[in-house]
Amino acid sequence: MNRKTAEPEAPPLQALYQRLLAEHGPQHWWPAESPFEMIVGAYLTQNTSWRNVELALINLRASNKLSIAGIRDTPLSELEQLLRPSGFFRQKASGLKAFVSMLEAEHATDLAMFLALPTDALRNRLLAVPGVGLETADSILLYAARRPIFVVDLYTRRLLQAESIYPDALTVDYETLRLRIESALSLFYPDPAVRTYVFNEFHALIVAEGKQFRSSRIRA
DNA sequence: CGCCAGGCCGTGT
DNA sequence: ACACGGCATGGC
Repeated sequence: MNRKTAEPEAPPLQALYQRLLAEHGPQHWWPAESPFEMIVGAYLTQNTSWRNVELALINLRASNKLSIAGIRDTPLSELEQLLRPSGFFRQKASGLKAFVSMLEAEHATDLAMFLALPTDALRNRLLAVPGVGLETADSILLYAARRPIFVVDLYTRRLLQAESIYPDALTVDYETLRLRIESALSLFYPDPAVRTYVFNEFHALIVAEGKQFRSSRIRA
């Protein structure tokens, strides 16, 4: 009993986080100028490269439509054309309009008030909006509403599988994996505010690592 | 040229 | 509950 009892080894997840942080540095996500832009980005990046998302965001900005009123007042067919570069533009255009309609119906377009709802209620409202699934909802919860919710994406699954941290990471359902990660990290980061910060950086770092891994494989 | 990107949803078993 | 196919553009 004379070794390491007072200072346990860093658990695998925390060790991975530290390693990614050392390798890539702080990411300071989300790359958006406002909560609403963040939400639009979350919709547009569904199964889509960020480069293509930026092309659509540029279109919205150029026509002064990257706002609640802008999305609401633009005819669907016109919005679709602006979103075209981001792919799946019909689903994304109607999804964004549905989100804005929900805001208007329930909160008089007051996004800050919507984002101030209790976490569980907010998550359920988000999931009820067409085009918002588990990952998009959790991205909004973490990056726009600043809640300690861990975002699970395909990069997360591949990395946790490759690192042998969760060998079934590619196949377990979303909620199981999310709750596993959250409870494991909660032990090391009991303060919710700290946890929100760590989840924020961790997800961004995982994406950075995933992109780098992909481009290095293509060159090889 | 083919593959895939920070998923979601409707349908069929 | 889970598997599968469709949705769409742009870069490598």
